[in-house]
Amino acid sequence: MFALIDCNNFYASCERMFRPELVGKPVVVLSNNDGCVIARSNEAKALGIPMGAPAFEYDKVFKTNQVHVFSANFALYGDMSQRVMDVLSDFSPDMEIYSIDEAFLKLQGFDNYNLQDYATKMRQKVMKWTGIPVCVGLAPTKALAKLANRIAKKYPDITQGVYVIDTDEKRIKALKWLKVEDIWGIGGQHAKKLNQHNIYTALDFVLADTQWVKTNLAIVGVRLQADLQGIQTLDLEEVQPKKSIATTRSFETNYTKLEDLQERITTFAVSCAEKLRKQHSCCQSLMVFVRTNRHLQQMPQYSRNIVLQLPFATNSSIELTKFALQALQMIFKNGYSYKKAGVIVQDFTPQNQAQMTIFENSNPRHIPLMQAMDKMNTLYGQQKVRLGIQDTKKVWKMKQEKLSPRYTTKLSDIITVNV
DNA sequence: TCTGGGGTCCTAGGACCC
DNA sequence: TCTGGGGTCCTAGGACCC
Repeated sequence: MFALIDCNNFYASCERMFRPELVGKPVVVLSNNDGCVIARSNEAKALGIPMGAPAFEYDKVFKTNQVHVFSANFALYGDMSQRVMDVLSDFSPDMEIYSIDEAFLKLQGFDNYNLQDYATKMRQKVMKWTGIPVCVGLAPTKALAKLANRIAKKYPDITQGVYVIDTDEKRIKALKWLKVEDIWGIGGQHAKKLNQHNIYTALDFVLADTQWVKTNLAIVGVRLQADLQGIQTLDLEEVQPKKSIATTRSFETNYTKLEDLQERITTFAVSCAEKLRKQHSCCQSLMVFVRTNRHLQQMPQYSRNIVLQLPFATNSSIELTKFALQALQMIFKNGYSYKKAGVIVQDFTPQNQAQMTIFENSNPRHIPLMQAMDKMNTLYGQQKVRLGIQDTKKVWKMKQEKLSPRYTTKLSDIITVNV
């Protein structure tokens, strides 16, 4: 059996954990730049605030309903996530952390356990040790565990946050209940196609002709179909080093000058380089993109990216910056208001197996230099040591008007208890 | 005025090889 | 009218996830 544990309204729950007076009140969390709604408490959902809603369009709704609005505080969410995962890891030796707020547990050799009770214990322990509410779905396959979790979330009063699919009868009933667009792995495009073929529920999907599914949804669809029949095709996945690393941002204001973008692109390249070094990889290609605000169609639009194949593999901030700025130079055009840009690195090789090339190589002296920079930045705070081209005085800031303290990761932000 | 960020996998088709 | 057969590798784009 697989268990899927999913935190309820995770970011909103993290904020509420340290503001208990907000329990039972509508809470939303906004994306970077306070742009879109990316998490909602149940009360906020009930007000009809959709996922991804632009915040400015809902200002009125927030005000009239006294919705508590937070800027995204990823330092807090990341740390809380780790605490939840630590608790869960006690419940099975086989665990896959699927996302910041979800984990699969494989329960092999648990035949003599009452899984309903076991899952209830998970919930209680996570709640007691971290303060985060979770729901648990149990089933013979991952796709069905996802479905079971959905039922647990949807009917908290009946399920008490735990639902087990362990008989064919329950499986059929669940499949009949689930809309095809809500199947894990079926998105909007596929759902549309399936609807046109008179497939509306997960049960319809399971019963659909496999050849047809293969033609229209490819092999992924076929696997999913089997998994939903209770035939295990998806297994826990090992943690893999990343295959691409991105740093991209929307800007609070528009940039028109090359120099402004150069500073941003440098910072993005440095950030990619730091992430690369963290996983001990070097990259051999790098992409830079810039774009104008696509929401303002009345403005002249421009969007371009360029991929550079690097002459050697590197994770040096200095070298990656040099290449990223070359790339920017090639795609930058005067006369546009830029709203978003980013750097994405790809084609990784392990750091310790860098291939020497005949003509040009990564500067070996950068290795100790980068180690020293990383060390200092860890010790004294991010970005304390920067490249000269990076912004030294004004320190580019994104809009974060409702940022909560970093309760669990910053000494000065720890809450005070008055006895 | 204001509209996020970061990933993965699969496939078709082109370029190339013998 | 007719112009082989069988591969591999790479890339762009589409779809999905949180």
